[in-house]
Amino acid sequence: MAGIDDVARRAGVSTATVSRALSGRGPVSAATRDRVRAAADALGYVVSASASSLATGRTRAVGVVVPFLDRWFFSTVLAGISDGLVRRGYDITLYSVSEDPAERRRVFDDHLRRQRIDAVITIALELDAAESAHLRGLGVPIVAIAGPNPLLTTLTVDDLAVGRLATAHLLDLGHRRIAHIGDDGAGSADTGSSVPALRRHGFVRSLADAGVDDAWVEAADFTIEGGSAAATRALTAAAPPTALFAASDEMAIGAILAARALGLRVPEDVSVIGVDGHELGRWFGLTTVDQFARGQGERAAAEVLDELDGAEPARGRGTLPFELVDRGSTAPPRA
Amino acid sequence: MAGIDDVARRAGVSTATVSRALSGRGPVSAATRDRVRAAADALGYVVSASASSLATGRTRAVGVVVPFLDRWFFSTVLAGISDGLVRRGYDITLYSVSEDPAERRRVFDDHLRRQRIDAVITIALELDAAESAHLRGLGVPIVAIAGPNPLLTTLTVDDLAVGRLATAHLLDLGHRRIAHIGDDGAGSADTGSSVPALRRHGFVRSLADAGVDDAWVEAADFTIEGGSAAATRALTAAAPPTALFAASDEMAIGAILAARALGLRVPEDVSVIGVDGHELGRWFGLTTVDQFARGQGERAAAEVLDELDGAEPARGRGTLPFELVDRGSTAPPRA
DNA sequence: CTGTTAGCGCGTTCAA
DNA sequence: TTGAACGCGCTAACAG
Repeated sequence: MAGIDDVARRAGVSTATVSRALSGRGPVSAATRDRVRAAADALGYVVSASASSLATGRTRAVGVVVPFLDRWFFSTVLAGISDGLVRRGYDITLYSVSEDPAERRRVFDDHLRRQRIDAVITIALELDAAESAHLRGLGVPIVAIAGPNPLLTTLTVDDLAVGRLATAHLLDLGHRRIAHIGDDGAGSADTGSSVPALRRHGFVRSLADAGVDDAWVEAADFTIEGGSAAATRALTAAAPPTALFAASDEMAIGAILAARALGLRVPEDVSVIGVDGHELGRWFGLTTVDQFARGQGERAAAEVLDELDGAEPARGRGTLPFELVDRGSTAPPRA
Repeated sequence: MAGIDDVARRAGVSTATVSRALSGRGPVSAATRDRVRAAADALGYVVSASASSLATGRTRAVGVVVPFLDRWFFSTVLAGISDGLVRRGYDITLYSVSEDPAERRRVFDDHLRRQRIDAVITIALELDAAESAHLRGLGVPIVAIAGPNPLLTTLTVDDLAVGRLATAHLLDLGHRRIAHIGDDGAGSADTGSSVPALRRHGFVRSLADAGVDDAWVEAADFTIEGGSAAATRALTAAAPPTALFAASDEMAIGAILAARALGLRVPEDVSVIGVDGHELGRWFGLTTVDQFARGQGERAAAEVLDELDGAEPARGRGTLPFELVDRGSTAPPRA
């Protein structure tokens, strides 16, 4: 593989000039710049990432940390991030962290600290204090998507408001017996500020505001299967709810499938609303609160690039849009 | 950030010994190794990736090249790769390439050549000769999943056999008017050996073997929407098929939804079979040829790690398992 | 088993 | 505007 001195020799200049010509930093006459570029092209020369990083301290790579790769929301946000970063010549280094504490520690203590990345984006990651500290300790820009974290610059939708919006939609239709499918607050590490918890809080408060005391919550794990099971439990109860608010579209779809399996029609017999804007929702006529996942990724990429360009980190929390999309899975309760 | 000499000073040894102790290469007494490790832990020292790479030529990172991030098959395979690689301490650098030639060239000519990765895994990528050459030119192990490519070591299911298996299943049930939803061979760059083309060939040949001449193909783009549209076209034709073989589960699900929308029951009025093993298939009772996507990723990771450990590249093509999973969306045609 | 030394390939001073 | 020379942080070869 051709090195910088091959290019220098071929162009009849010094390596310093090659470096300046190709990076654009420092003065180079147009003529020599062209000659250098031609030589580089002819030789197929590409700057070595490690040598360049070692010399400059910059890597032209951004680390993206995700808890899941194979769930719709995460892969969609990731696609948005990728779009935004690739255009600017950045590579993405992917860190998938599970719940396993040992593996998590490996990622936060080792992998992320190898000085391989110029910035970090996390997606819906619930970090403990030590992990947040480790991230900050990296000394690079950090953007946390969908993880309201007092210790980090975050970019997040107002999930409390999302919970309120979905609940208000059902209340406005006249529903009073509503079950929420999602996080039930029983999780051990729940700080109350996780995305699932906030959606639930929005639900509970909206009900309270409307004078409904009974806030029914069925725990589920954000999969179709979990949503289906939770909905089945609710709908087969003695006094079943007239509406279901699922904290994700995947669970909402599970709920619709469960309702169908029980011989119930949606929305005639039971209304269902979700959150996400999952592409599949369209096929189920699912009413949802869209949070524009791909846009979140693009936005995070833009924010990170800004900070790498020297912009000040957005103070506190960037706020992300959301919107009710009514596709027909909700209707007034039956008389 | 602590450097290697900080550790050396604290442990009372030379930097070379620190390097040896932490990397495990070269002889170090147990006692000093422990002292060095303790010092490194105390200082929170982690080897700088760029410095280490520059010195060794190894990066401990694997590049993964994908055409899509937000489609089930790709994110699932990616999850499998990640699992396999993270366990062994490798990072993943993600390269998402679109159809756009300029962007593709940037990825193949620049990004991949920055000497940032020790190996490459591609997922269902159709590469032209120049791109294949560029990959080979990297001089690193390459494993191509699901892209039968004569120029590369590939790991792929026998998609011709997959097409045959699905078609045979329908033929065995007694179907004779079968439409294939997928690639119609009209694509410009189709070499005839792409995954979609092979599945279609399997379909066509199976029919021919059974003495059925009319091989009906409806083009679709591997999305639910595309599958739905193609199925609608087929099922509203003058003499509609009694069975549909979709080249992916997403299209098969679209076909089921389209059939329902037309008031047709599956499988009573029309049988549907897909390919993939998409998790959603279960909820639609979709009969499919499962290809164990996550396992493909794990297998590719293992193969790459083997080659990095010095094993010979698997000659020719590694073969991946597939299996018919009957969930009830196929049945004999109506009398 | 351990220390010394010379690069790995590039970016960036500082002089010219 | 250009070139020479040093150093980024670590590893590998060689001595001891």
